[in-house]
Parts: sequence; structure tokens; C-alpha cells
Amino acid sequence: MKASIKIIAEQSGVSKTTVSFVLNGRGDEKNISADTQKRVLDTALRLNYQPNHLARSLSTGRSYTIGFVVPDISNPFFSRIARLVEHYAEEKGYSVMMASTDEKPEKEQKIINSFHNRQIDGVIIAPSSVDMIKNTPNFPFVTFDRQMPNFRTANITINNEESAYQLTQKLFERGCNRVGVVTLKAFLPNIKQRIDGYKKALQDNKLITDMELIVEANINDIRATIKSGIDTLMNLSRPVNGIFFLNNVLATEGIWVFNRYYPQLLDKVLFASFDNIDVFDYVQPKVISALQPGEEIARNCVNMLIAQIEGKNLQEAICLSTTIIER
Amino acid sequence: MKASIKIIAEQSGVSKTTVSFVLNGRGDEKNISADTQKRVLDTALRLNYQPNHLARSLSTGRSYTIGFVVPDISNPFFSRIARLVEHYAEEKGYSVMMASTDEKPEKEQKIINSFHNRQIDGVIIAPSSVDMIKNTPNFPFVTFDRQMPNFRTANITINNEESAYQLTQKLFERGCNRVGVVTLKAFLPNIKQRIDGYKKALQDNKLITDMELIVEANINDIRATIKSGIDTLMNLSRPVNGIFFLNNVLATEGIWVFNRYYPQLLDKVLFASFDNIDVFDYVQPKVISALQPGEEIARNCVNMLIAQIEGKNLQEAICLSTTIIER
DNA sequence: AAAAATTACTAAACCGGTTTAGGTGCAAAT
DNA sequence: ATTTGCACCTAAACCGGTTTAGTAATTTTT
Repeated sequence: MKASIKIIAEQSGVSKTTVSFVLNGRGDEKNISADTQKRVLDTALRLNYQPNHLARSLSTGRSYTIGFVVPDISNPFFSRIARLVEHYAEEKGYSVMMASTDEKPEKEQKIINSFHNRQIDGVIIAPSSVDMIKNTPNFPFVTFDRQMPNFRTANITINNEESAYQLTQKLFERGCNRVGVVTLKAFLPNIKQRIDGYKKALQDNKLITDMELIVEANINDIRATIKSGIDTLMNLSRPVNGIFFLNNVLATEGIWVFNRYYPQLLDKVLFASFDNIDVFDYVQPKVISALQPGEEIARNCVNMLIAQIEGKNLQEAICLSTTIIER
Repeated sequence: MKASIKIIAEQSGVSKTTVSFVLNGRGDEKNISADTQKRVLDTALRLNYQPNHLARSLSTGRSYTIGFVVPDISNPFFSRIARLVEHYAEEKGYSVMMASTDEKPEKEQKIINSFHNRQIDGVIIAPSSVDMIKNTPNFPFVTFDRQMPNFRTANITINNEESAYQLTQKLFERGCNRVGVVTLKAFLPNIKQRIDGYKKALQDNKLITDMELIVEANINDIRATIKSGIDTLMNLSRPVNGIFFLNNVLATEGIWVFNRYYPQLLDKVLFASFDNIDVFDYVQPKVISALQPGEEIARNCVNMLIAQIEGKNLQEAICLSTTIIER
């Protein structure tokens, strides 16, 4: 017989109410005698009572589950954050449901709907759009990695422009005199900010921004588009000797392309990339990277989300700094 | 006013029962007139009705949520499977809760308890122990990546021994004459199988298994233990010129150690490793890897778990093959 | 001694669905 | 003129908890 509060009540000769109070540790507060409390607890133990979380959630309106939604959970940057979010959430008694959007707003919307219907308490998301937030009012959201323009949510980001500036600047300091950038064909504000930082670094080095130095990759056909982008950069009348990649996926593919198609130039160019990942430690070309503070990002996401869930005053936006790692 | 079945019933002048039938598409089957059905559906649409998944789950006993539990979701092998599991689960209408065990049985048990209490329908797990399975009878489990000895569950594994044999064999074919192995200090059957495959390859090359060729790393202090393991292998009276790593984490750390401490030997040794990951494409030393069939693993895990959940006859165990990738 | 407060406990409503076991009324069959 | 069958619909129990608004008995206060 699967133990329920009702069964425990019957077996210890008290009401469901009493059992509920006792099992929730509110026995003293509710003036349940020590005797009765012991009896109830013993029965619960004896029957190996396991509370039904669903039933509790239904009646309290809180599921103690949060969503973690990113473009791709297998992207090392996101899976690292996922792990940390899981950790901080667990500390606060929350479980985590995860899903990948593939950077597709429709899929994102479906996921949010599904999570919302499942009565999840709130969502941490690296958003591809803001539609699902608009379509789901009164639902706690914390966005991270991207900040949507013209739309305010609780948000954790990094100083994209400044970090991009520093990364580009480092390339120049390390001897590059012509620096290209590989960006993504996508309308995301952090991309624009990173490009702005790049441009600013060029300016400060008395270089005009040359549009042929900016090449776009397409997320849906990444290997081929990066190959052709890099070919473009290397076949300029004055080829680049430094390349700035807007994120780890682009950089990883860039490394692949260079090892395969430009092996003779591996030590002639320098890379810079957002997101520090382990492999940058031992690949060629050398990569200067901007390490995002994963722990802080995850911790803040979880804290801000739970604050929102609990209706506390919420901090609107936090901007964190990266650490530039040279190699 | 948040729409519920009750509200819809009132507003369209029928009973909750009727609404429930209609919204579940069982209107015809239950002989609800076309007229009434339309009225109910219109009301639901007008009120933007969103079903409460919790309530449904509570009454049906099915949450349409599955758990995905691995040692570390940020390990690229597991995050790749996670992504695929999510995909196949979604196809079948299931959401996925994820958690990392850190290879700790107590944590594993806590996670399983939490998932079980949350009325999750079943769990896909790369187990660190079998205790939580024994402690949670009548709960659908599918294990993958590891097969626990003396304990039968629905299970997906790969041909560990054969793959390890092939990897080691390749090292010999590619010119290595002394091959060491880096293993993990952990009691997991797949580790033993992989070591067995390695030993078998040595035998077939008329070599006796030399215990000094087998070094152990400790998962909790991986960088230091791998360093000292590799030092051991390189300082033997006859140092190795091939190293077989039991998984991608070990190999990745091994690559790091070599780039840092043995840069002069990068092209003098050859690596072999389980789990093909992208970086193996462009690092030194060269890595021969065993690519696990992620799609098949994930698809089978999901299918077998759902079959179990639905009480269908379940296939007990599936063993898949890896693909050896040379570089 | 009556009123007020405290202790110890509970009935019943509620959360939002599903499902069982019927109940009408009307047409067809006996 | 009953009985049977069917089309159409619903009351009420149920899932397993939480919570409000109480009650009865005892103790304290006035």
C-alpha cells in the first residue's frame, strides 16, 4: 500500500490536517502534542512515506522546479552554466528542467508554453526572441547571455563591448596589424555590442573599420560558412593575421578550418574568442579568450529568479566582467 | 480570470466532464454533439485556456516528464546525449529533468528520490551505483554508458571490450610498440571491459600485460593525478609511445599535460580515446577515437524507457558498436 | 462563577484536472 | 404498450496534498 497522508492519518488515528501539519514541521506552531507528533512521524517512517510533490504543487501553486532554456545544451558554454545552475538551484530546493531552442523562436515559444503549463515556477533563458516573454505575462523570467533591446527583464550579462574591445586590443598588442572578425548572421544585441567593441579597438589603433574584415557565419551551416568567411579574410589583398571570433562555437570551427586548410599558417595568426573553453589551452592557432564568470552568472540567475518567484524586490540587471586569458 | 475547465464549463453551459472530454479530443467517442463541442472549443479559445499539467498528472498518474541523470552534464559526451534525449523525448511529448551526480551514490540517491517524489515517469541514467534502483522498486529505469554487474535493468551500452581492443590495436598498427593506458580509480564495469580489451590487444601482439603500463587517475583530482600517471608512463625504463585513455575527460587532460610538460614529444606519441569529441580533430598528440553512436543511444534510451512506462514488453539490453576514427 | 484564552485537534473546501457510473429523453423494436 | 437501444450529457468521486475556519475541552483571567 503506497503511503499517503490519508493512510497515515487513519493508521495513527488523527486527521489528515494533523498529519500534514506534523510532516511539514509545523506541529509545534499548530499546537500538536508531542505525543501525537511522535505517533504520526513513526507511522510515516514505518510506511516509508514519500510526499507526492505534484499534489503539493497543485495545492500550493509552487512546483519548486525551474526551467533552463538555451539555444543548445551541448554547447560547452551553456552546459557549464547548466551544471552550475543545477547546483545553485538544488541548494535552494529547486529542480531544473532543461530544453534547447535551436535559436528558433517558435521552438522557444513551445518550450515556454510547455514549461508554463507544467506549472514551473520560472525560467532562466538565453533568449532568441522576446515574444515568448511577452506572451507569458506574470511568469518569472531571468534572461542571461543576451539582453533584448527595447525590453526589460531581470537580466545577467557581461560587458560585451568592453570585453570585445580588450580582446581585439590584445591582438594588436601581441603583434597583429590586421584583424578580422567572424560574427553570426543573427540579430542579437550582444553580437552588435561585441562588434562595437571590435570597431572601437580599431579606431583606437587609428584604423578605419574595413567592412571586408567582417565576415558572417550562419549557425545552420556553420562549418561551410566559416570556411568561406576565413577564406575571404585570408585572400584579401592584405590578409589578416588576427581573427576575433564572437563565441566559442565560431572559434572552434575556425580552429578546425585553420588546421585543415591553413596548416602552414598556424603560428602566423592569432585568434581571440569569447568564452574560455579548455581546448584553447592546447590548440593552434593560439587563442586569447574572454572567460565568462560562470559561477557568478549561474548564481545570480538562480537568485534573481527565486527572488522574483517569491515576489521579493528584484534587481533589474547585472553586468559582470570577463577575464581575458592570454596564451 | 485564469481559465480552468470549471470556468469553461460554466461559461459554455455544460459540465466539467463534457469539457474534459471535448478538450481531450474524445468528444465524438463520448457522443458529445458537434454543437456542444464547438461551443466548448470556442470558449476555451476565447479564454485562452491552458491546461494545468500538474492537475492532469495528479489524476492520471503520468507526468510525461522523464529524468536524465549523469555524472556531469557538462561533460561533452553527456551533454551531447542530453541534447538528443531531449529531442527524442520531445517527439513523444515528454519533457526532461536533468541532474548531475558527481559520481556520488548519495547524491544519485537524493536525485532519484526527488525525481520520484515529483512523480517523474522514469529515469535514464548513467549510474554510479545500483542502490537507488534497488531502493526505488517499480520505477522505470534505463541505464546507459555503464552496465552494473549482477544487476539487470533495461540497458544500452557499447561493445566496450571490442572497441578498446580496436583502439589499442590501431595504436600498434600505427607504429607504437609500447602502449600504456590511463584508467579511472572507480569500480565501474565498463572500465574493466575497456581494460580487458586493451589487455587482449597486448596479448594478440605477443606482449605480456605489464602492470606498470596501467596508471590510474582520480576523478576528484584529475589534473594532478593524470600528470603523475603520465609522468610514470614517460619515465619507465622503456617509456610508452602510445597511450590509451578510457574516456574523453582523461584524454583531454592528457592532451593538456602533454602540451604543457612534454611539448617536444607531441608528434612522437599517439593517443587513443573513447568518446569522439570535436577537438580531437586538431590537437596534438594525434588522437584515435571511438565515436559512440549518440543518436542511437539516445533514441534507444528514450524508446525503451517509454516502453517500460507504458508497460509494454521491454527489450532488456542493447549493445551498440562504436566507430573508430583515425587521424 | 462567568468570561476569555489557550490547547489540541478536525471537517471540509480547495487546487484543476480525469473518470466512473449513471440519468434523461427519444426513436426503434417487440 | 412496453422494452430496448442510443445519443447526449452530468453528478460525484478521485488523485494527494494544503489551508481555512472552526469545535470541544481545559486553563487562565477577571
